[in-house]
Amino acid sequence: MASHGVRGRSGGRPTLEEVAARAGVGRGTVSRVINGSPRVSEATRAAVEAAVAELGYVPNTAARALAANRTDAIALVVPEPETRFFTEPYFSDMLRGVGAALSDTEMQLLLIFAGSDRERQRLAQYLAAHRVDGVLLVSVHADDPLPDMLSQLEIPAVISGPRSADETLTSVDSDNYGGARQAVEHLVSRGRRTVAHITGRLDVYGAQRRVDGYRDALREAGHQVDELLIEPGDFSEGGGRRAMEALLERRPDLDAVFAASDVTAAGARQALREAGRRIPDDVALVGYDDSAIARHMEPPLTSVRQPIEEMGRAMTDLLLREVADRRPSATRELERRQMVLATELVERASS
Amino acid sequence: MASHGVRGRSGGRPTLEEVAARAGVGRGTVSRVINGSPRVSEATRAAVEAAVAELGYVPNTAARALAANRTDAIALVVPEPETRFFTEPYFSDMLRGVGAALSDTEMQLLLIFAGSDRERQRLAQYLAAHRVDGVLLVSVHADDPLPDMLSQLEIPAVISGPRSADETLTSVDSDNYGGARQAVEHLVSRGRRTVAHITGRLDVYGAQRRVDGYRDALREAGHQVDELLIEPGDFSEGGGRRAMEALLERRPDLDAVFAASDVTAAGARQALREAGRRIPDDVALVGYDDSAIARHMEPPLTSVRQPIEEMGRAMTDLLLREVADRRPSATRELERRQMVLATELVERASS
DNA sequence: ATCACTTGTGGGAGCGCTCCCACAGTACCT
DNA sequence: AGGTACTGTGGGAGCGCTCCCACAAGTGAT
Repeated sequence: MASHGVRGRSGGRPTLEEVAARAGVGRGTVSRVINGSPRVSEATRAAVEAAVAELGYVPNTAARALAANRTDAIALVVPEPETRFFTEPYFSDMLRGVGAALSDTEMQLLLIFAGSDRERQRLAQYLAAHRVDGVLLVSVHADDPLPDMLSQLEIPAVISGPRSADETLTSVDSDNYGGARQAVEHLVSRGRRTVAHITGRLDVYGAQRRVDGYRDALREAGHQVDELLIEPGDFSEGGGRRAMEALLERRPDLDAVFAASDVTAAGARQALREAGRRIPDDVALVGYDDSAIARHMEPPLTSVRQPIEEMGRAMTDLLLREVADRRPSATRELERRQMVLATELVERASS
Repeated sequence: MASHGVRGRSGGRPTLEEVAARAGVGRGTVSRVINGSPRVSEATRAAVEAAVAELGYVPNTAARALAANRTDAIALVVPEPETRFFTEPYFSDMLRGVGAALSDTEMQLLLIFAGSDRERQRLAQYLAAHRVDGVLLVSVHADDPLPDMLSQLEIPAVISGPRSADETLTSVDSDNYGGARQAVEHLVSRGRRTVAHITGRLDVYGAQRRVDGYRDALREAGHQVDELLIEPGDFSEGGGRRAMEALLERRPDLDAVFAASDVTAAGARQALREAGRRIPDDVALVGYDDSAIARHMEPPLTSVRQPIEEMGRAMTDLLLREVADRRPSATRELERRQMVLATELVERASS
């Protein structure tokens, strides 16, 4: 009959019930001790903890998940092919931050790639099955259906880089506006008079904010904004190069360029070289991201650093709070949460 | 009372019971359909599938895990700090293979780093809680307690690179012996007469096998093995350099070197350069791993390629089979499984 | 007709927890 | 003295499945 409950069977793990018997208390009390409830007397707690140690008790996650309707796991969803994940330091920095925030938690992190259609299909199933308590969403494109799916399923989610000024999801972002201002103010303070801007893809909210920052910084410095000095790019190297060529043609007198990404700056650099302009003597150049490219460029590129690791940490903290709020312990705080982290200008030889 | 069971409640997911009611069958029958049991009539199956589709039923993983004592998840455990994981293409190749093998499965992959002591602690807890059905173990050091822990917990595991000739765990490895033979045979066929070998760390089983391959290949080519031509290295660049210096001193007449890794070869190359030997004119050089280093070396390095992605796939297939064997469906096959995959010599200018 | 299988099906029991109600005990007011 | 509150505790109910036994119905041999 009870061949399953026999103690000492290899692989037979002790249950709450057994711990309770051993400690001479009830099942509920053991559960309270395990979950750190304060409503347990010191003596009882000690007895239970001893029993737990003696038996080598480890809670059964599945049972807990079933009874409490939670999984104690969150997912980091990367809507990109794996390749990009490994090549771009952005993700590993992010992951480090997430890991740090999770390290003194019971929460488990799942890494989910959703680059291909097939993977997205799987992800949808996965989320529908509520196999995670919450989702961290990085690098989401404007038209991605994922965020809405998450809202629909009522799964707590935090997004890095809001999709618009009125993002409904809790979001964490670096201060694109402020970062752009830092870059431009730096150029102006170095005596540059004619500062151009190569933008990112303007359907990305962060790119728009950088344009805003560029405009305001110039205005406040007493310069007037010349629309001929703003040229759209697309975050790519080719885009940066073409934009630079266009700018040089329209305003050959420019003496500084703020590019919306380091890759864009690399493209701009090529165009400048070909036009015979020296960096920084003739034209100062500032990028964004402070990536490896910036450090290895010739000359090394001044760039705006985003605190990616901290962003990962902040996203995780917010998500954990949101997950906790859904637990049957009430006290919802549910304010709309948008966090913005400061950037830092890393000055190098290009400006 | 039953405020929980009410249909249409936001977030209220349909249960097996509800699907059964809808399809006009019993709970057991729905379960059979969901799990693809063959003992269901075609008509019933269709009815159940329709009900599943209408209700948007998704099985509750936690309930299934509790009842069936399985998790439908496996872990890829990387006993290294995250940094190495991202910088070395070995891991991303491996991950690709694992992902491919898993892609038409219900199994979920968990990526677990166990570089720091803290992370290892967490991992131990994790495994003790049986939160995965099986474990993929890559790049394990000889004295790692992890494999034994897994055996103790009776968790199916597959290891990449057996720890010895009589590895108890199921293992997948590339053919270190054969790869070494390929390298040496290649050098001999190119007319080299005095082929040296810089070994890897000899406490690594694979490194020993490479030495064996080196010896046998020379013997079979009619050369006799001169122990003075074998110098221990440690897979590192510095080790390769020192070994090369030692070899040059002992046998200045050598005209070829087979290094146990590309990194080792890079070290050897430095020593050769400094001794004024030209590659490949004076000394031919062959490495192992076919890493990025090999491609970018000056001159490009001939190297032995291991089918890492395939190894990942094979490991996963074996693990899945092993996991399936433990399910209450009997027919254990439990033979000892050691799989060895062929290597390939990639010829470049260094030989 | 009887027996012996096989096939398909229903539903009870049980997996190991959490939640929550009930209640004993103690403390502090009126 | 009686009330009211809070603290600590035990244990029933139930989470949504899987497993398996029981059994009805069909099939074919005896």
